[in-house]
Amino acid sequence: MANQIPDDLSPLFAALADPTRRAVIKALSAGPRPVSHLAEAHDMALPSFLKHIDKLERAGVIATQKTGRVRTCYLHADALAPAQDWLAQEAKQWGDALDRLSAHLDAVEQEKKI
Amino acid sequence: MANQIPDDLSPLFAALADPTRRAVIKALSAGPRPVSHLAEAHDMALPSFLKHIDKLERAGVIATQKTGRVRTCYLHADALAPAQDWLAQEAKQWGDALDRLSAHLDAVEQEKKI
DNA sequence: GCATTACTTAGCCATATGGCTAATCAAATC
DNA sequence: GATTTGATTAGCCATATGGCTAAGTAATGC
Repeated sequence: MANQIPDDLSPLFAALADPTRRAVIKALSAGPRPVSHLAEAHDMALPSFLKHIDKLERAGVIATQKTGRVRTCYLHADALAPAQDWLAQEAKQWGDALDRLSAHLDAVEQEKKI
Repeated sequence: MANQIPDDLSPLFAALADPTRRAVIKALSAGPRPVSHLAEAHDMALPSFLKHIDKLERAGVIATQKTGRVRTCYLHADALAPAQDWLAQEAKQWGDALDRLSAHLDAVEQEKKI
């Protein structure tokens, strides 16, 4: 079975690269919230704030649903998984990489002595 | 003791939000490489590529060292840790959040029936 | 039914980003 | 010492980003 999640990590990481958006994610950990409620914590005009919501939604981090005139935001399950997986895979290989770095630096040192 | 790592995640996530830069990170997992060698894999003028290297360096993901006319890039130990930690902490709370989402949706359903 | 509320749309602005070419600099090489 | 090579600097360009105001729409409340 193919991966359900499109492996395009760029929009996901880009969505996380902003303190306002990370704060929204944290806020939504406490449960679904209307846009206006989320916006209260940020000193920013509503249209500006909505751009962040849109970006989070397009990155698949959150989903929203409009009921009446209220748009409610909630977390999209497993949205962070691709980012976590990528980082975990990289981190796993860094140990070896850093060993090779030591070897590299040692080699440089040796060459200086010659 | 205070945290050694500046907790500004934005430049780090921003650095990861580009396929060229993620490819460079992967390439450096195999060990230190000169800029020109890393650049070969990317169909891009060298000055453009160097901007990516600069961004990775300013985000603390890599470090570079110039020897003669060659600039060698290598991974900066534990640079990904803050991003991993943030994601792990969030992911830990999403289970609960999703339970609350179910509750929320059930409540909405109930209201529809009334 | 009129006002208020919660968004939404449209449009503007400054800066950042990701690309380019051309020209320069400095180390290696012939 | 002239040339090549690896990197850098300077400057240009188009588009994206993150902010704003003003005006519009649609649901709710009085």
